[in-house]
Amino acid sequence: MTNQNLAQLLEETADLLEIDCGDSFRIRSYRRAAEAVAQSTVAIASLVDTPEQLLEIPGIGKGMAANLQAAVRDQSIPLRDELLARYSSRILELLQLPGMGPKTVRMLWDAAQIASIDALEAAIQDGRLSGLPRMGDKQLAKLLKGIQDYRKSSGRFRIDHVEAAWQALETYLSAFPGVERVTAAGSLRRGRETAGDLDILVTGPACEPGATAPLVETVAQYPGIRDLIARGDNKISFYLQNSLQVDVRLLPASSYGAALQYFTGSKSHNVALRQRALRMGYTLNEWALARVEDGSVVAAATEEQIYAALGLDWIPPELRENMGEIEAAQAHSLPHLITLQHLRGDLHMHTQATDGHHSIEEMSEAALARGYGYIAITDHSKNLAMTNGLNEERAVQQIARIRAVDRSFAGRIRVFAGIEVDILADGTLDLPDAVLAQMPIVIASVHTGLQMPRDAMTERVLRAIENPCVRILGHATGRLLLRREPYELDLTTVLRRCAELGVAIEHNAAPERLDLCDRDLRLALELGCRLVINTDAHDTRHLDKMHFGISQLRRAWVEPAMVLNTLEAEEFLAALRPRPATPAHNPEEVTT
DNA sequence: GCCGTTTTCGGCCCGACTGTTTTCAGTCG
Repeated sequence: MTNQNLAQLLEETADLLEIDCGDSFRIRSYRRAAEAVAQSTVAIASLVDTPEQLLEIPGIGKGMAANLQAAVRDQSIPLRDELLARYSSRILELLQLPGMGPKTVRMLWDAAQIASIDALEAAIQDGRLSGLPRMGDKQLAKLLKGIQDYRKSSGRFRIDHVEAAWQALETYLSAFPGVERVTAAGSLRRGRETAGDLDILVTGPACEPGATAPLVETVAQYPGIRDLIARGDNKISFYLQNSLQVDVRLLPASSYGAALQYFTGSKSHNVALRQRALRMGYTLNEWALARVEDGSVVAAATEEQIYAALGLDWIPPELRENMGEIEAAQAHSLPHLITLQHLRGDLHMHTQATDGHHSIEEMSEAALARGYGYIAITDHSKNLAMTNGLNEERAVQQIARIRAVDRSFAGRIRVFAGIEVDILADGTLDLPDAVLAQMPIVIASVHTGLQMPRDAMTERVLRAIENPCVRILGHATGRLLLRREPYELDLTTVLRRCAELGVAIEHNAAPERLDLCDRDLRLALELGCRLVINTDAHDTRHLDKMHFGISQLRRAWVEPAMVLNTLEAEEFLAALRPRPATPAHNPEEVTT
């Protein structure tokens, strides 16, 4: 049982307690414990036999320790089971709908015994909910739309969750004698935001025809398997505990390239490639590129050989969408895509001053260890009260602390003062310009009122970016992936104005916050926007999420020159929108 | 349910926004 699984059980217990109208402080303590478990760097499951170690974790007391022991032993928590039995095993799915919180779930249960999304949909269509409190036409329409959106996104998994499953399986498979290479194919290799399943290719002596039985048996014994779907000589499929389907394929080294190409996809890329092969007198499948007339193999061992035999440069997996990459590969004009190594700074992170988990020093050290030349500390502003957002006074104190840390690193890494300032409903910011003007990195983001009509939201953001203190627009599209309530605005108008003003567009790299899809990124570049890519890290480990965002940029054909934080510190600052003149001009302070 | 103590109870982040509430409850971050 992983920390993530344990944290989820605690979260679900908290959700159920909330539906059950339990004590709010008890609920909060379950959420705190879930957070502590998720944050822990040691495997909690390995500590359950030594409760004194569990009790050392802040937020874990006697009761939670017992819960964790039960969870590891029985895969559940007694209180959770009890509440699920009292209501319905599916009642928690209702909380996934936008605008649906515990109070409403409870009201629906009391009024009509509704305890699943299907039941809710039926009840709305029957008109059984009319007349219930807070269930007007608008609310019902919103719920129906939410149900549609939920059905669309369910069945797909966020890419970081898939990657976590992949890393565990890679470790497991690589340890088997006779396994030489373990590679992820499919959506994970192409850097998509989500994946429907996980494709894994394995090659080495243990995968040669006739020799696969011991390895197949070992795969079938993988501890994370919930249900085995199929088990053959060179393919084994199963569901993990979280219902993610995994396909493991064992391949002879001679076919590895062909299989990797085939299982990486995308479907439309492969169709186009096979058509091209046919025109050249070849046939392409998961075993080899071969001549049609006699079946003789032209290329199979590596992807490079296959693409070369088709008269193409090797195409990076992220580009394989049949969106012009085949033509570009033929003309030797594929883009030189951005990589993680091009990045010199990460400009959006939170600390203990608001809702982050580490100090300014710890975030700086972590960034230094990852090879960055500069970062910005950008905690929340006061409007995000729940995060203990900074008011005027605390913001000014925070600037002083950041500058002190910057000096203490003596140039090994630059630490810029910044803030993620909230855009209010009327487009003003929740901190005065006098404070904002003291910080080189001001990211303006919308956090509240996400249901605002499209025109009003557009006006709101347009007004915010007119403020000369704003140098970066954060969460620019509100297309928060697989999240509830994406907000809508006229993105073209906003991006065009950002380009005119020199306001950079932030691409948020964290998979749970991916703001810009491929199309949005291409639009931003077409309109002449400058991009920055940030992790929005709330702890040091979040800094490692950068590669997810880099994949997004690569999928949009982004080259390093299009992204401002590939520049060195001084050039980066100079490339941002010019800062408003500050009365007390101190050259040293202006850049720190 | 956790925590800390000026220890064994009393405190435990809060403000903006929405819809339908005719004065505010529920959701969200």
